[in-house]
Amino acid sequence: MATTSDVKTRAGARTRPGVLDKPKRATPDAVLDALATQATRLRVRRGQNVVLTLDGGEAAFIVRSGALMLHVTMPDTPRQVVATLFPGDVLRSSFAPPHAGATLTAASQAEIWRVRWTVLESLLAANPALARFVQDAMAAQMARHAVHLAAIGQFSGEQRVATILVELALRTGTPSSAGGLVLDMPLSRRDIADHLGLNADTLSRIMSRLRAAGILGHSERNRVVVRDFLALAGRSPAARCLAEIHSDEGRLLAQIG
Amino acid sequence: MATTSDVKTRAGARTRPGVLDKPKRATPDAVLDALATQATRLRVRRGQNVVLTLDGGEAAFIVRSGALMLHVTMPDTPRQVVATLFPGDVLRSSFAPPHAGATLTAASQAEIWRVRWTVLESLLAANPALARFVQDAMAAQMARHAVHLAAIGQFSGEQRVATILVELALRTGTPSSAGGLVLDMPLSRRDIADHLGLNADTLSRIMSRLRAAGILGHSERNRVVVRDFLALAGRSPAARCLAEIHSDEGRLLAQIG
DNA sequence: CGTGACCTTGACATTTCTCAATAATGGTGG
DNA sequence: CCACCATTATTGAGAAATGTCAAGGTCACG
Repeated sequence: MATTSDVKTRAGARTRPGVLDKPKRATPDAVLDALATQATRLRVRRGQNVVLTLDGGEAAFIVRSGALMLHVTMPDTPRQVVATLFPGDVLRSSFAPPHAGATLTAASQAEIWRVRWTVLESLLAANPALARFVQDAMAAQMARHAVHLAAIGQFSGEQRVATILVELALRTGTPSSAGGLVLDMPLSRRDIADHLGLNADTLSRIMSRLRAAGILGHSERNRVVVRDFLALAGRSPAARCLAEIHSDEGRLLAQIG
Repeated sequence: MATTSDVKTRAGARTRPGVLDKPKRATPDAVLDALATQATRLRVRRGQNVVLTLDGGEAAFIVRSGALMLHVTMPDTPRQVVATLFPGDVLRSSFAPPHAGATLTAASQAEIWRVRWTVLESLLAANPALARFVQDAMAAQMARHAVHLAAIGQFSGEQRVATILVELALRTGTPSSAGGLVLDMPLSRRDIADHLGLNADTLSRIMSRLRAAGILGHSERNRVVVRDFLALAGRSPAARCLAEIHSDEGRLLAQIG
């Protein structure tokens, strides 16, 4: 699969998909088998915290299923979600800044593999495919970070909300019978607010506004119905960028164009 | 040097310096010699843009001197500085998100080494010290990213400004005769505003306020005088965190406590 | 059923942005 | 060396967005 990636991207019309063809991330399962004997499998439930170190030393975490959030709380300020981690993402203890109240929390039930960093480091030296996997995972995270930062720094509240909904739709949205998309939200309102750098009250107001505009439908707890994905994407300046980033999952993309 | 890091941190009082002892970054010069024959040395002046690709393919950049900014501009929004790169930092083309108007710009005169990514990848496989250098550089950048994100997402304007000034003071501040610190700013007001996710007008107002409060002195263009570093650090919720991150440069630190 | 966590909404306070006018700065060509 | 110009920085007034606080509603769970 990884070896055919070039063919696919070169074959498609080269309408400047971005700076360059993005690295195709290798199939996780095959590559990660190399870790099977070295890693500890952690299973966590929603809300559970994961200690970021291993015997006080540095560890690496590879998300295998579910979703996690890394958040940071500076003194006298609300917490900020600085990264949302999905399967295939790699986290190293030292990604968490010091004196910043960093916490790794499961946003849903999740499985994580944990390895001592020094162990992973030597595996990387011996296993080029694994090294590439980790490098590409970090590159992808850096790119997502950049989008996140641009959204928080420059988008209005509504644009931010539209952005995260588009992202969730691209990741986990499933078409519903009524023609809309159903998003099972791994994150609570509070979590989303902390991710977007918004107040929870403000977030609630914005979602109500989107509902009043007919873009969102009435949603139960932990679930959002997107009635008009195109309109939603139209309100997120990052829609095209996210579509490109998530093109692996390849759905809904033609619509954003 | 890297091998003695444990000794040093263990010896000091272990007053929870953060999540864990941070990886000591290897001495750049010795390690980077491995790149000398493979890399292209780019010299850029302030304001100059660096193309993020190499013959349309992926490249890696290693900053050797000066400072650069990676910025991103989503449609219909102002640009956002998503990373400030200093000597030792590593950038890969794919860190820039697609469809996001990503640009790499020199903030000051700078020297950058550029290598085709595939070349660096094979060098990393062959040279563990280089691999460690790159991994640690990325980890450090991830941590800085997290701080930056928390600042933009949760800090007030004044806190953000204090934060970047503290950071610059730790990086480049030099004590002046009058007892203050002089910061030679590699960034224009506009750049700083874009870094902080603030309007340039608002930034100007905040700096005037800090000047009126006696924390900053009167500054010429491209220069800021910090008269009361402690008061400044007191206004940044991230001061301790930054002090820890920049402890390599080890100045001013005892003061923050 | 009660309890607590989470969400929604209103009224009001505060911050930040926008727009516009003015001043300072640095470079450039006479 | 100076006058001029383009750029960058400062500041004010008013508009808009967001945050704060408080009240009430909904839901899951014991």
